[in-house]
Amino acid sequence: MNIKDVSLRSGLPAKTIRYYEDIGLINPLRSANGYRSFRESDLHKLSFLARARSLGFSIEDCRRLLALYEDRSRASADVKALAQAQLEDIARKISELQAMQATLSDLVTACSGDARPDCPILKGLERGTTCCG
Amino acid sequence: MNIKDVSLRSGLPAKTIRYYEDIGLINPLRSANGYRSFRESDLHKLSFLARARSLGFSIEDCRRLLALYEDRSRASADVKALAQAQLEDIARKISELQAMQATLSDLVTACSGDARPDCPILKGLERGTTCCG
DNA sequence: CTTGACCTTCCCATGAGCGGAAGGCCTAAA
DNA sequence: TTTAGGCCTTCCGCTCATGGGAAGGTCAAG
Repeated sequence: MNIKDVSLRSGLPAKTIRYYEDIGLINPLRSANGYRSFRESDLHKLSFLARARSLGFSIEDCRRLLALYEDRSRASADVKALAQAQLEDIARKISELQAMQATLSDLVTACSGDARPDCPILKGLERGTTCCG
Repeated sequence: MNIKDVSLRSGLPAKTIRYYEDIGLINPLRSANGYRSFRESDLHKLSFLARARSLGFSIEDCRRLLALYEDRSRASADVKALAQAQLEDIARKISELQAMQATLSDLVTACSGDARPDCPILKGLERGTTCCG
């Protein structure tokens, strides 16, 4: 398979696939003409990567997950630990965003949103307090 | 005021303050020795920026907000529109994260997390489907 | 033989800064 | 007076995960 094929089948842009090779996540063969020649196993890895990235795992997380994916004797607990850390990360991000949402939503509600210059949003932004403490 | 003072009072690192000058968000005076000399109005703007950034506004959003902040005749509706766009952005990010959370949480629940190699998380990641469609 | 779709590498850009080097300035203490 | 140290300046490179585009090689079809 050439890069366009794996791009279409994995859903990852060709640029991204080349980048993943650069940083050592995959290691496709090369044809005589210098083109990358992807095996089914490369495609599997790329699909795996696309999915893990879409779930918010960082590239370094993905590197670890791939290592576990390839290690047929690893304990499922190892994988679970990574996934749980990722879940905690997601939960933390959600609460941060919810705190922003609450603050900003209060400001928007307080603003009449008409043609007059008086604006509680700017007044609220003027105050030195932050949403996170 | 020198940069350290405004840094302490605004809560922004000195590096960030210099960066904000670079990109034209603030425009402090200079002393004879070349040091930046901040007025109270600069400090106000920096505090405003710190607060807006902590609420997730991008630098370009902040540029627009600052322009509105400085324009004493602007309509509050202009500010409200920006803030509402930001709220929508936050809401979108929250739902994306919640979708990730749901998918990953299912996978984690399905995984025994013991010493055996069988792992539903990796199997779930292997599948080509993504969390967002 | 040419066209057009591929492929390659290389370099530059993003956002929003951080880290550090090299060097100037200022104040206080020895 | 010198020295120490703390502050300030600019400049350069780094981050992360790509994206854009140039310059050039390859391949299949018409």
